[in-house]
Amino acid sequence: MKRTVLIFAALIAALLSLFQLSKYSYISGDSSIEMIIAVIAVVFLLIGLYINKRRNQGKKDPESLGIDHEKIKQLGLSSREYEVLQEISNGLSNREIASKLFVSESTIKTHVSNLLIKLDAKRRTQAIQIAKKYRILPE
Amino acid sequence: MKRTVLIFAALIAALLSLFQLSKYSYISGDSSIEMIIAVIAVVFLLIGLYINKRRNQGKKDPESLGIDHEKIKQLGLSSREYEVLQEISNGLSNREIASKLFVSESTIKTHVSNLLIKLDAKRRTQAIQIAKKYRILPE
DNA sequence: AGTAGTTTGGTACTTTAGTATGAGTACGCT
DNA sequence: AGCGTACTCATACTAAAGTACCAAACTACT
Repeated sequence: MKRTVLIFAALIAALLSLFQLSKYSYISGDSSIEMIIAVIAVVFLLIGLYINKRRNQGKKDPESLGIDHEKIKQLGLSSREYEVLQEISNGLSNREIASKLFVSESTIKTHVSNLLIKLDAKRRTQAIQIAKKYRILPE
Repeated sequence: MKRTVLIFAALIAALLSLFQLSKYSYISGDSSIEMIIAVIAVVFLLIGLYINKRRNQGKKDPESLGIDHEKIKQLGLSSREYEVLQEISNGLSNREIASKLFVSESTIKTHVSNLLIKLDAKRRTQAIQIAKKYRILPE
């Protein structure tokens, strides 16, 4: 909501400065009012576009990146298990995960087994599907 | 692109009518120019907001629902292979896919092998990841 | 009718995944 | 100091996945 306040403040400031500009131009005479109006129109059009762009950027991210950390705790997944889960969904084998995390393949197998129990999955592919259903993995 | 043309036409029309309005107000005298400018600002701000809203409505749907059937053809995936791919991403085992499609497990293995070659994947988990990258599977 | 691709299925094999069990280390908490 | 939890790793095993090769039947195309 801070952003909205700032935007409104900027809008009011812009309006006031444009009033000043219009007065100055009015004193110095003649029919350049069209130009001023055109400039104002363009400026506020751009402001409108900018505001909406900002708003939509804010909308999209929470939907796509929203990972339910609560659910992770609820399922009792440890941080290491969660790391392994992420690598599984990246399509890595146990051996590849082991070398990436600098541990033995046995360790990864242990993590995977515990992972499958906690997610109530029979296979790693099913674990991926369930994890995405729970929104604990990005889609 | 038709939409863009229409919007620009509407914009120009609005500008011209506002010019007329400003001239009329100029003749009838005094310092109500501020009001006109304010109206113009608000109107164009709203126009900017409207344009961007329109644009973003068109953007969201094709991204989430779009499955690239062209890419499937391009990769040379047969319809049966694609069915198997879908079941893999649902977390099913070869045996489960076999009974779901009423064929033998050997057949599924053959399909999976061909699938992996065509997707350039080493494992079924990697195949899922690649398929989603290519947008041939829903996320 | 012949050619090409798809679907189906088999055998035999290698590799990877997953289970079960035990056990040592480390860290924080009370 | 003792307790629980997480992390590590090993062995031994079973199950599933994946490879290689072959082959029959069934489209569809021209």
